[in-house]
Amino acid sequence: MNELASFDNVEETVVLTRIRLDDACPLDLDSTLCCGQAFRWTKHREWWQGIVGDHPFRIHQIHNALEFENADEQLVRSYFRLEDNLPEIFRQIDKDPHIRKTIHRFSGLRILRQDPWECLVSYICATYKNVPAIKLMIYSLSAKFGNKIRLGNKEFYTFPSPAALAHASTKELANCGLGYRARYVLETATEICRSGFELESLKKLSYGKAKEVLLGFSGVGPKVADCTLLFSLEKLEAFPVDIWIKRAITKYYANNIPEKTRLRISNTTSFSSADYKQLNQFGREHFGKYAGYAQEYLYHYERTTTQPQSLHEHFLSNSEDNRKRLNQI
DNA sequence: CAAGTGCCTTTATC
DNA sequence: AGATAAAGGCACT
Repeated sequence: MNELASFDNVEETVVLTRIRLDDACPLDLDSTLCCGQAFRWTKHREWWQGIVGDHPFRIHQIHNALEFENADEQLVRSYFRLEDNLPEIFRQIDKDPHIRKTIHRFSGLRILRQDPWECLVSYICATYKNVPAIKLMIYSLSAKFGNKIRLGNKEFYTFPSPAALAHASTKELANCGLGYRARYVLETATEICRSGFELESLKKLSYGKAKEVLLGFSGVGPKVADCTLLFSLEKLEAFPVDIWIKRAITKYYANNIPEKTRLRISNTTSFSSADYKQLNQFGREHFGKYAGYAQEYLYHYERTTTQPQSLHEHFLSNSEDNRKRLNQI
């Protein structure tokens, strides 16, 4: 009786934790959560709220302090990669005036340490979609196939397991906004389920070997593989090349790639796998073992300086819109 | 407001 | 090998 009562009490209590950030090793929470690497976060006034694994929590930054509710400090430190030595990483990737400009603009943007399965499926879904649409897809998948978790008066959904997605129908997945990607997600989930393959085990392999394995899954090309390796499998040397990075390279690094390649891709929206290899190789060779960080700074700079401000504001807080649309699913 | 373009690409086909 | 087309629908102009 007493135990039950006290347990209930614990459930209702908001545990607030505050940690001080090292002045020399910055974090920019806003840039980190709105730059399009993770799709489960929304901002409400000053607070970001989201779910990591089966832990929903909210978090905000006050200068050099991080304040969060209902999350272990260890979880937060790990998810935001607070152990990454940013000054050292900046020293490594600071190879030219343009990357230096992006570093000064967004200093504190960090790569997140996401769950490999959620990350893989997210980026299979992300192909040829924009960020707001991706967020909607991932929310829909979670709401339909994940577990509901209540926190205060809010509801969160865990990302569905391989089994949960493997048992879905193509049509159900397509209805979550996946369209033709539904087949890829279903095939990949079925394969992971059948083989019992542990994506975590890829952390032990080299970048090249791990990438090879990922490329074997349905709907996974070089771009999706690189994103999964960078954002969830500890391969900070991965350098995903999407349309924005392609534009950044042709604009600021025209002399670093073959003339032929530059001319072929400079006025097209898509590019071949041979071209992907060229651009990917440039990034990895030019920026070195933390090329992934360079990629994320280039990507965020390109999007925030090219796109209208209204769009940027939009995906800082679009959860209310999502909720309305999702009622129709 | 309708129509058009673009989207953190992959796969299938030739 | 290398080029090309198709894909399903949302976001934005």
